[in-house]
Amino acid sequence: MPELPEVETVARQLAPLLAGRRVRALQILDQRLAGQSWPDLSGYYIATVERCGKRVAIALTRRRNTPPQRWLCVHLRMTGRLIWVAQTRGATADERHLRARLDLHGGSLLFYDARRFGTLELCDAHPLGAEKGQDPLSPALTALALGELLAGSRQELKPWLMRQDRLAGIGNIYASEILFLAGINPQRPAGALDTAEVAALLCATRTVLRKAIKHCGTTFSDFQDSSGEMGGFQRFLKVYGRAGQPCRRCRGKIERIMQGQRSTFYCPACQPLPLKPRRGRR
DNA sequence: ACCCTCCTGTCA
DNA sequence: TGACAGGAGGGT
Repeated sequence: MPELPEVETVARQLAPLLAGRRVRALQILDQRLAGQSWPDLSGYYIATVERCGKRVAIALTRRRNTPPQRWLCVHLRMTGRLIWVAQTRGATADERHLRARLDLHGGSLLFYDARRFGTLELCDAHPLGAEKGQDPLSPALTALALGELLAGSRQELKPWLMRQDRLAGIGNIYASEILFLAGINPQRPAGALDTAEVAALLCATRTVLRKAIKHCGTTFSDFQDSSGEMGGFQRFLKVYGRAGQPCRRCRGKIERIMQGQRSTFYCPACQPLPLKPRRGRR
């Protein structure tokens, strides 16, 4: 379930629950995660919980009110979930996909992951420094800066938007939604947008992501104590998952195509290809 | 620019 | 049974 808005939601909700608590132990239950050597984290305090691209970064400090020295970084990939359970009630309901657990004083953070694509890593520096792509919500990303990132790329725009080394955080759902709002065809070459289109793309990106964050993302189960709850953005989806259904704007038919082995949803009428190939060089 | 792969689950 | 799933890294 993880794209930027979902991860942001997880981080925001976990932060007040975890901050200030002290680590009892980190238990790695899945061999796939045990690859790296895991030092003993007991005694560390949790300083903050932040989102970094699509990662949740849990900042750890040896002593309260001192800068963090280590960061436990979780990437949820397709099916990862972080679930907070207060106290250590007896047996947890579903142990089936439990891959790791961070036991704290007062509760446990459980990492579930059915497909086991998710990752856990311990960093010795703030993970923001290792993040190659820019945060789409950062004020540093101006239309000019976005234009420079796009310039020269012949990659199709929708797969380009999902490149984490350019913009960090956009995934398959929001890439389609953003392009619909911007009125830009997903198959346009990324480097061929004119300045007005770049501005529209940036505006749509911010609008969609902010609104999704406001509604706690699209579909996912709550991590308070595993009461399954849908992210509120589900009902605002304009194109994703709506192939064959009428466009909410023009009543035309939403199409589904494959780009780089991933589904793309769009409205051919609202997101037309330009008649003439654009001036865009290169 | 394409392909496959990592894994498991769900749905037509 | 096969297609597909919110991700990403590898290879050619």
